[in-house]
Parts: sequence; structure tokens; C-alpha cells
Amino acid sequence: MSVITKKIKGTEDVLPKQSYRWQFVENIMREEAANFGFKEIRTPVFEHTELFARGVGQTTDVVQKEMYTFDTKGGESVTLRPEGTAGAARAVLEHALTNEGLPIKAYYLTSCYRYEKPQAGRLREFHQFGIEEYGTSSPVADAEVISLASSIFKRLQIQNLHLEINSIGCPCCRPKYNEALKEYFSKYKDKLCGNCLNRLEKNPMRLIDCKVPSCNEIAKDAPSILDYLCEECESHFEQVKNYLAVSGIKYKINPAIVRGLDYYTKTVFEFVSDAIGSQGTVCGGGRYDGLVEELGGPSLPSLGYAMGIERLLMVMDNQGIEIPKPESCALYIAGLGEKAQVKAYEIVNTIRQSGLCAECDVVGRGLRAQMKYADKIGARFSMVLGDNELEENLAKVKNMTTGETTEIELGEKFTEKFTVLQIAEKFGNME
RNA sequence: GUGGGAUUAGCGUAGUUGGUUAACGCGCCAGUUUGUGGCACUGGAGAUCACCGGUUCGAAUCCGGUAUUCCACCCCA
Repeated sequence: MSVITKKIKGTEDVLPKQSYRWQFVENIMREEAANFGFKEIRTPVFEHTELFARGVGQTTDVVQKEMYTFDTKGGESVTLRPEGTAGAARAVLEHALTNEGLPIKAYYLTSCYRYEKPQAGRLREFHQFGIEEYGTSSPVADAEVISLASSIFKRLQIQNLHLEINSIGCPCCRPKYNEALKEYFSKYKDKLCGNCLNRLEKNPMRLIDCKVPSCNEIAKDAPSILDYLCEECESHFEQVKNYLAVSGIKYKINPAIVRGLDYYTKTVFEFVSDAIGSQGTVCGGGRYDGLVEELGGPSLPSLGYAMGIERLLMVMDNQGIEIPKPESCALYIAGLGEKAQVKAYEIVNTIRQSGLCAECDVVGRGLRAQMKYADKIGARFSMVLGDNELEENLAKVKNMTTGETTEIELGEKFTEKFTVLQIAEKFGNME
């Protein structure tokens, strides 16, 4: 076999055998989001490049080197969304959703694209579930949003996830902190890595989580943002912690969480798993009070986060969490001979119309092979239809899990009223 | 973008001093006489040994490059 091409690097196919796992996770996300009052928002996969440049931030790695950007035939620069927040914020502004009452609570479940070097848990096309809440600066909202993530993880039965939170201040206090950082790190200029030297002027906060051992050593004693928070930020952070405590959510304060997207302010957090290697952040987000304004809108304090579906599935796989298999075929009808095949097809259609899954042979197999197939697809019941059955108006139905058989009448009534539940009744209890 | 490992049928693997039709398990297909799956048995299909090039009389096996994938860094979900 020589297939002409393969899937693009860093992309994944979700095959029929596997898709139920995705659907299970997605359904729980949708349900929990609904319980918390969030409604789905769907925005286009691509946007004008400037939206991300502006929203996510020019200095970020995501914008500088990871975007799928191209020119259209019309000559405009468009970009495949590298994350979900910018597009959602754009839509909120474009449709003036602020007029429909605040806060605006939305969630998305979509693909995102980043041109990165792939490895397990890091794909070029990946999927995120994300939460967006616009128009509230209250710390309750911070806790609410984290609580939603937490209850999704609980329903997915994911174990050993650590919540780490931090506050990275606001335009009022961060400049002072940045100055303090510059002053501190300047003393060690000759020992810092090239990357850190570059960032020292533009984005000194990023030096704090540098993984280069020598830098890391220096960063240990760097001033903490928590000592530089303005009164408002500090009080906000305190209240967020209180609300988390009230919700019974455990967390660890990690001053090293700074996040790589420029729009974050005040609260930032991550849920981290140690089960899947170095790409362990399964959910990350925080507050972005300045984003909407940055995009040309009104001052609209907001917050949100995104979870990586592939990573969650990896963790679940790793922890051996069982995902319930979907309902299989209720009845398989094996037909013998042309006349019986037609009848089988007719009955199958009737059952389908009653809302149940039924199947019959569509490849021309023999009886034995049809039974094997019925077994393979996990049919709950099977029935054999041949000349004898058609003559006598009587067919045997077999319970595929127990092997028991029972007889059932064919005929006019049969096709009209037949349901698999009737068969089940004949067997007494089923399940 | 940096560094390292891997690459043999759909999947998991075996295959070293380089030597005839590349092996095994699972899966798939078909049979095991009279019309019934899960077990067993028999048979069958399926691999240009990732790709390209080099060394050699001869390469799955050695060398180089490319691709993909995994691990770490980086980044982030």
C-alpha cells in the first residue's frame, strides 16, 4: 500500500473507536459549564492577524514565533487562532454583548493552532475547552471560574491535580515590581542566560520562571510580586483565597507562575498534573482586566482559562480512568437468502424509526460470519431470518450476553410494533 | 528553535561477525459437510523492512541525509 500522503505533522486523527472518549469529556464540560451559567460561543478559526498581535501581546512567544499566519488572495493577513480568548473578546465587542447585561458568561470548545515542535501533549492542532467571563472585577468570579474547572476534573475522576495560584498585579503595581526585578537581576547580569538578558528590559517578570539552573538559582532570591501588590490587588488576592477556601478547593501559592500571554493581570493559576511528563499543565488562565480595552472596547474587567482536551485525555488514560462505552447495536438481524435479507432490512428500518440501533448484513456474508460480526459490534440481541422463519412467521432471538434464545412472532404486527424492549421483556430482566 | 532516542504487515514485536521465498502474536478474511457469535483447529490476504542516497558481489542489518514520532530544553493547553 502506498498512500499518497499522511496527516500533517503535529495533528491527530480521532478515530471512530476512540471518539466516544472525546464526547464523554466534552459532554461533561458542556454540562458543568451550563450548571455554572455559561453558554457556548463559537467564533471563526481564523481572525485578522492584528487581533492576536494586539490581544495576546507582541512580545509573547506565541505571537512572535508560533502563529499560523498567511496572506489571503485579497492580500490581508489572517491567522489561525492560537488560543480562544482573543476571538471571544472580539465577538463580545463586535456584537456589543455588554448591552445584554453583565457579566457575559461564555465557553468554547474548539481547535487551536500553534507552530511548535510537537511532542506528546503538545500538538500543532490541539483542542481547548475555555471559559470567558466578562464584566466583573469581583473576586467571587475568580473563585467561581476555578470552581467550575475543579468540578469538571472531579466529574472526570482525575486524581492528583495541583492547583497553583498567584497574583501578578495590575498596571498600578506591576511597574514598581518590574523596577525592583530589574534592579535585582542587573546585579547578576554576567551570570544570566541570553534569553533572560533579552527579557530583562522588556518583560522582567519572565526571568522568574527561567529553567536554566544558574538563572533559577538567582531567581530564587528575587523579590516576590506578592510583596509589591498595591492595596487593591492585595485585597483582591486575599478575597480570592477566601472564596476558594469557602468552596473547599485546595491550592498552593506559586509566585513563579507568570504566564506567557501578556493580557493577564491580578489572579493567574494553573492546574498541573505530574502524570504526563513535561507538558503537565492541563488548565491555565486568570484575569485579564485590560484585554477588552486593549482591543478598543470599554473598560471591562474579565477573566477565564483554557483546558487542553488532549492533555486531559492523556492524564485519564494514564490514570486508568474508565470511560463508559456508548450504547451498542440493540439488534442484529442475520438474513439467509435474498427474500429473508429484504425482510431483515425492512425490520431493521422499523426498529431504527423507533429510535434504536439495529443492523443487518450489508456486505453479503454467510450466516456464521454475520453472527461473528454481531458479536464484534457488541449487539445486545441477534435474530436469524431464513426461509423457515418466513414460512412459520416465527424467529429465534438470542441474547448475546447470556446466549439464551426465545421465539418471537413475525408478521404484520411484528413489523409495526416490534421493539427491542419487547424482546427484552421476553427475557425478563435485561441490562 | 536546541540536544538525544526510535522507525520491520492494521497493532505489538523478533530478526548482530551484512548472504537464498523477512518470522511470531493479536487483528482481518474464509473454511471445519446439514442454518447461529464468544473456544479450538485449518487455510488465506496483508511489508517496495519510513524515505532518498552511499559502501558492498550482496544491506532490514553498516554510513550519510530527509521525514515522522518520543524524551528533555523552550513554550504553553
